[in-house]
Amino acid sequence: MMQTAAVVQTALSESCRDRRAHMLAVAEEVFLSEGYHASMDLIAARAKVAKQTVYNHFGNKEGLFSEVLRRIADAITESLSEPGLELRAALLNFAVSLRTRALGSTGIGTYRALVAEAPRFPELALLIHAKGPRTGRDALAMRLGQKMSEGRLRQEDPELAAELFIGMLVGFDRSRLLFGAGRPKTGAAEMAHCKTVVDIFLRAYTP
Amino acid sequence: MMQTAAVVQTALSESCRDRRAHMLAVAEEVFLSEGYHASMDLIAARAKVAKQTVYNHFGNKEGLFSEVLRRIADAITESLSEPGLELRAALLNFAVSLRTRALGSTGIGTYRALVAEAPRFPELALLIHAKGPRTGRDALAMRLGQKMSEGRLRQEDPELAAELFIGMLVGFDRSRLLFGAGRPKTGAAEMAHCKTVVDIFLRAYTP
DNA sequence: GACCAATTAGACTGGAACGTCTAGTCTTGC
DNA sequence: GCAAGACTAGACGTTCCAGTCTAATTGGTC
Repeated sequence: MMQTAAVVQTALSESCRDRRAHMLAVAEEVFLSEGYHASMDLIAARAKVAKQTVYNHFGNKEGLFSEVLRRIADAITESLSEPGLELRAALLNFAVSLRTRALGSTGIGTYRALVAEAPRFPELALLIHAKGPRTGRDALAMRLGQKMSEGRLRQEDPELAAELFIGMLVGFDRSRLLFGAGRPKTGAAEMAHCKTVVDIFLRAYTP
Repeated sequence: MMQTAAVVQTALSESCRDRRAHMLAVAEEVFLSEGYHASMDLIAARAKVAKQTVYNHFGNKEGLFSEVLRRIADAITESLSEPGLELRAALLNFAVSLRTRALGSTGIGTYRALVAEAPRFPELALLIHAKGPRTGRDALAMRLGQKMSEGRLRQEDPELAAELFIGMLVGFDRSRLLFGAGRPKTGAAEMAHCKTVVDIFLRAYTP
């Protein structure tokens, strides 16, 4: 009895979660490529689902958009753990990972969609900023702070140092991509860029 | 005869230009604060002008938006000449001017409106990027290239150096402002930030 | 005064899109 | 087999907005 009930429960909720997840995935794709402007009809059609179903699950467009962004925010947070490497290697690691995340099509899409709608969804914009750029900066700043204490880096404001490092890493290229002026760098050039930035940063910050 | 005709001509075109300019100014303000979504009715009302008049002058919404952005692009280009100063002073000068322009409410508004609509107006996005970020980078890169030749800076890719400098200057703060997470820095903190960035850049790039 | 071009207020059309509603269908457990 | 709840298809009401049209008004010219 209980077993069957449990099984049913799981099956139901799993199928529900599948459906929900599927709708969310489609909505994410559509929102990130077309912005908040994308029509609910389109999203429902792409998900091969009746419009009413979308409304049953998410209430209204704002609810769906919020859910999509919250999922993105969660995904960002999860993917930010790193092992303890040697300084240069750790920086390079961070560099590659940040650029992959921030300059990939998802990162650019999120940035574009969210920047456009930040005035309309201020709390969501804050959330994404907190879970994305700020968490990244804080994680890096902590690292840098340690190295500064150990005397392996100049003793300066670690948060500022992190912001400048991140600025060098993605600042200009992100604008380029947002404005549609140029393609993302590929493997070799990408890695070279990361190495250069790390070199320059270390040159400026070694005691 | 000819004189009066000329005078009339000028008066007419001047009054026309006034009207046009006024509508453009209002449209710019509205577009930069509300994005491309702003309704034509609102723009006409704010300009205290009949909607039809706007259409007479600019054809359609796209035309008006394009004109506004083209004006912005021109303004950017005009305001980018600098005298020959000592290196550190020149960099500081550039830093202050760039941050003022890019992080001011107009800069942020332009960035937001344009990034959101870049997929719909690719050629305009390219134009703005060319007249804004790219021109700034090129001007700076030329400077840096000179100093490199003179042996006052390390011999490296001047364009990349310029991009990294610009990235450090505005990268992180621009994101903060776009996401509505924090206010612009004020006088003292602002100047301190500029000086820090210049210091760090010079530390990394002096031979 | 007569004329012309530009402007105005506002009604109107057409279309897009949000969100609702209805009537019917499918799935699933009992 | 059947009852319940989820899903579907699509029509529908409503709002918003780009863009057009009309009739009246203004301002400047001859």
